[in-house]
Amino acid sequence: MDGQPAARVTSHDVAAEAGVSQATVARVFSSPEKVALATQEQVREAAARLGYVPNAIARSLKSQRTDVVGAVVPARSEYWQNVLTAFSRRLAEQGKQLLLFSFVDADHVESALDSVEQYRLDGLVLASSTIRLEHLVRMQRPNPRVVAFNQPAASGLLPLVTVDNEAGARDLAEHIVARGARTAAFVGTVATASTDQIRYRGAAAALADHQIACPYLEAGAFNYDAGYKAAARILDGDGHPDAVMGGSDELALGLIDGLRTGGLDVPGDVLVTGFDGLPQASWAGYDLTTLVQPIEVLVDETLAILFDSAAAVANIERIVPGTLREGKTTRRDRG
Amino acid sequence: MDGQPAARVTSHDVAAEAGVSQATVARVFSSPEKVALATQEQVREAAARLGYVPNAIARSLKSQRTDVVGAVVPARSEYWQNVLTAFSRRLAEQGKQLLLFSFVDADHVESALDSVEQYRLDGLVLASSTIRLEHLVRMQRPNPRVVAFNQPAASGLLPLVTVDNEAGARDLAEHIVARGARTAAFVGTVATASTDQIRYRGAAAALADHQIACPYLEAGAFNYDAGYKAAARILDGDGHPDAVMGGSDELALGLIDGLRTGGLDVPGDVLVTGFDGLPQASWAGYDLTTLVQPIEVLVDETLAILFDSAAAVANIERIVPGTLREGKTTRRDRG
DNA sequence: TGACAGGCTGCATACGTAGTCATAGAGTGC
DNA sequence: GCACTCTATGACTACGTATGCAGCCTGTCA
Repeated sequence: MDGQPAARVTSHDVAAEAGVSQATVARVFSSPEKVALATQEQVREAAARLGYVPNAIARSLKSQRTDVVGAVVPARSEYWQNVLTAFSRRLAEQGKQLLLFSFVDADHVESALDSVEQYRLDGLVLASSTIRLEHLVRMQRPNPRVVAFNQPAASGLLPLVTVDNEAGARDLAEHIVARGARTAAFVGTVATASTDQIRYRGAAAALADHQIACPYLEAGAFNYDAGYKAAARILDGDGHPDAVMGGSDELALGLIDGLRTGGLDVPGDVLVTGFDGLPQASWAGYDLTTLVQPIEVLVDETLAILFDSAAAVANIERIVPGTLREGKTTRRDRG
Repeated sequence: MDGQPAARVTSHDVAAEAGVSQATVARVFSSPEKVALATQEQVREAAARLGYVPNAIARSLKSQRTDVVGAVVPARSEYWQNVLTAFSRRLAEQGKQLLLFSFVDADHVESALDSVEQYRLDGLVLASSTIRLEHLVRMQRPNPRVVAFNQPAASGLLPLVTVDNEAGARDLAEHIVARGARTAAFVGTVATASTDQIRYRGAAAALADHQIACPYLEAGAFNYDAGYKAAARILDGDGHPDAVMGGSDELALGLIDGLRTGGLDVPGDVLVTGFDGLPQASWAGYDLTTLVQPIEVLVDETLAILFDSAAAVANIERIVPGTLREGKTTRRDRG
């Protein structure tokens, strides 16, 4: 009736209340099929009366599993926030929890990895294209499993799940060529990011097939502002390319606004593409042509690698194709 | 040299290796001032040799604290994702972790609360304006502490940290009046959300001071799409208001695009305001006038209530003022 | 040299649960 | 009616750490 008891109620207390042993109480909550129905009811009633809640800490210590998955993700990124949400939802459906390690710079990764080990997590999702190789190597271990998410650099070092960055970039490049681009530029986020390198490689290769050169311009960060500023550099040069490919959606949105602020019309003067398929890319003010990552699929694949003991973990690589979404940033209505 | 040992290394193993007792090893890692320097070094070397990592699960079981804080937040919301990032960062600085409970609908909240109890978290941040009162009541307990974040409905039930929604809305309303609005409308997110109600109340009151009526229109959701669709309803009526106040930034951005798609100029024909101060609101394509929430301050206040034992928890309410940020959605350059 | 203080360390135990093993009882077949 | 199987339950212990208590050793002072 009134508030919580001062001390935490344990399975022993419930056992005493129900007139059974602690072991039986434990079984009711972890493997009820082993307990007679009548006894179960008795125990559950006693538990309800005392307000008993099983202690996950003690369970974890005994069972050697925490039902918690860690995720190491960069702090300020639209894309990762979407990924995180997807992970959290799926895990909740399986009765598992998500422990978040958000980091600002690479140094934080180090301490996050320490915590991961201390907390004996059931698995870890390593999500960031800028984690250094030495960190990746350190994470090589069979237990708990570590999966690299959208981080091609981990190839061969860790099990890896990623969208097909190269094919996606190629598709986007072919698309702008089909839309009439004869000159182009690729504005990357951070040159050391492995996703960036692969996307550029795919785009440049496809454009080369059409004898179109594709200079690389580094924005220096992953966010909108970096794109906005990079646009100014494009406008500085004499003449501008027919098309600008952004290394990510967030960057591309900044590019669009930067180019428009500079007096260019998108898509009238310049075509723009992104990469990721963020919700914002679909906003009417932008309607960006982009490569949509199948986040749900990527997340499911990742969790499958983490938990399906069947999966031979060795050097799994799941490369999932994305989908080109055509928006009006590459639609020239002049024909 | 080679991989990890098959079995987990424990403090007992380290003790054997270093030729001391397990107790001494434990002390080296939890209260080193009680151990002679020479012994410490010896133990640390042994630990390093074996690759020992303290087990946080066992420590939590013994010490009755987990150093983990839970956060219950809605899954798909730009605003909450920003808040989450801020929490994660601050906690990491204090050596604590964030356990994420992302929920889609109110039913998920129920199960999240169960998990919170099981995991014996050190604290819980309850962040969502749509958590039902019955859930809030259930969370009333001194230990672990639960703090309601930006959820005015919790007033009197739980310690509460929130931006001053009413004053903020009033400021925005005064602002649009100063910019010449003579008619207005408030487009709310979800009518049952307590933040929504208070923001509307503040706006309506301020407008009433100027003999301006302020009809309430419910968008039905918190996101961009809801705002985009609500714009159509505004356009349907004969004539449109001078100004539209959005219940949140995300909604307001949808409103802007919806209004523009409908042929209106923002701010030429309609002024638009938001609420929250999202990064996207500052994007050049929108440059939305909004009320910026001091997220860092709110987060710090929340953690202070959670952890400063000094704080008398009873019915704390921290109502922090926001800052009006004037963008070009309320700037009429025609004077 | 003896008494005593103080700093280190080891012993033993508790945290709350899960799972192993043993046992009691009920049911089955001959 | 006996041997057997099978189910339900209890006693006990381990998971890995933190900590109170006691004991040891060294150093100091009279």
